[in-house]
Amino acid sequence: MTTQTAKSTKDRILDAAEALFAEHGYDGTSLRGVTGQAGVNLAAVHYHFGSKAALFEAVFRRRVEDVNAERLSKLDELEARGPEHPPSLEEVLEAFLGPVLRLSARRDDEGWRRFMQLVGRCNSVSGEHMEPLRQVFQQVAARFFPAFLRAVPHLREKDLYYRLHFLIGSMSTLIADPLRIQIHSEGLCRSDDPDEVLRHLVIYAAEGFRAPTPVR
Amino acid sequence: MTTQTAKSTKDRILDAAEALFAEHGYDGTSLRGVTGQAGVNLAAVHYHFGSKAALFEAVFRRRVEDVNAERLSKLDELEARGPEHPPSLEEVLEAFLGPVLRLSARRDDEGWRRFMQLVGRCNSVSGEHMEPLRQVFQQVAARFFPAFLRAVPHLREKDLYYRLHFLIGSMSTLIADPLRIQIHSEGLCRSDDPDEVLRHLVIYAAEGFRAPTPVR
DNA sequence: GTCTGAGGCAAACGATCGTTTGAATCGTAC
DNA sequence: GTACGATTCAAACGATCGTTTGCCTCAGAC
Repeated sequence: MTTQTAKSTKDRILDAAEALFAEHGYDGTSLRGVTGQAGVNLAAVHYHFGSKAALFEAVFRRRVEDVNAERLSKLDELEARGPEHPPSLEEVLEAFLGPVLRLSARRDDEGWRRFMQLVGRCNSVSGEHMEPLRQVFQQVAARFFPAFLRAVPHLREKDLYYRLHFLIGSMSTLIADPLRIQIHSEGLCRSDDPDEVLRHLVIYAAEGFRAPTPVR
Repeated sequence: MTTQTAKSTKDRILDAAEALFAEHGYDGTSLRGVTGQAGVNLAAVHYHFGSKAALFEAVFRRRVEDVNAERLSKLDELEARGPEHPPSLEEVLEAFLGPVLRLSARRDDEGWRRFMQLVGRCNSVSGEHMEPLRQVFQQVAARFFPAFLRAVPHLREKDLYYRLHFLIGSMSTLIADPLRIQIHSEGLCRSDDPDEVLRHLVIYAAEGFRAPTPVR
């Protein structure tokens, strides 16, 4: 029910593939299912993309740059304030998590929610088709690493690696299955309100990051 | 290279299925691959289990009771000390996370590591075959909920639901791909040392749980 | 008009999937 | 030895998979 009903064949395939890959995974999705939902011919996917694997790659290439550019842009803004105004831990967390959580809960664009669901799925699975996606997100995390380190200078690098990994795990499961927290909390937690989820996660992670370094 | 080379056909199928389901997922695993790795005939899986879905269920039924019984047993121990000695937050976290993390890194039993990898994968994916597994782990989390609530009495139920969900996300990604943190940290974090991972996660989560409740 | 190339189409390719069949093989009780 | 239930086996079933083929349509160049 989008305003544009005259999408190109390529985009219709991408939309359908995005939804089905996110819901059923790579192996659980058939090209006949994709082309059936897209309303196009089966051979069109090979004509426009070449193969199923290439289609999968095209699905995530379409959006991955946008979300990570937004995260890095927010980080750049924080660092551009100069060394006399170092960003707070909460600000770095906001830049790291905010774009991801907000895009995964956009009510006006179901495509982004599905894409983020796909990202969360790939982040949790060691599948072979998903390595390039994981690498891109890992590079963003690596860019954030020194900013986090400056915001919590009492941590050793090793401690920060652990805690950043814990944080990524929380973020991944949030976007991989946004409805789950709402179901488990019997509706107390509203997963369709990204700002509330973000507020809770930032407070939780900030105190976690500020925890003392393990002694032993 | 196990000491027992004389395993039954049923167990050989379960071992091979556990490894392949954990690595490639349900749809990415073929029964021919399972029986090939197990060294048994293809029809044996239908003779002993009935179907591929039933085999998948048998794989996780074999171990799921053990790990969750251990977690609940630890919780019972803590609560048996009586209301005058309430368990600390760190103790509840230890009971909740310890058995899972330790089993997922056992050096003497690769089967447990693979099983935990499968659990982590299912915990992150909304696949249809994995609902019973997720429900079992969710019931355990529900049992832990009041213990957590007593350990951090300043939290509203809603806050605890959020933070418990964040914690489960961290735990799931840890066991779904144990090697990832070691790779990303360039070897600084040793994922084959469950006690160290547990120590870091308990400290991180404890401070996160103790964070104040969001104001707005 | 004719030619051209991009794109859409039905149909089929060989491979692999989960599942089923029916006979061969085994140990064991009689 | 014989009968019998339990297990294993090779072979095939129909369905579905990703991929390819060849032909059709059609808008723009000349």
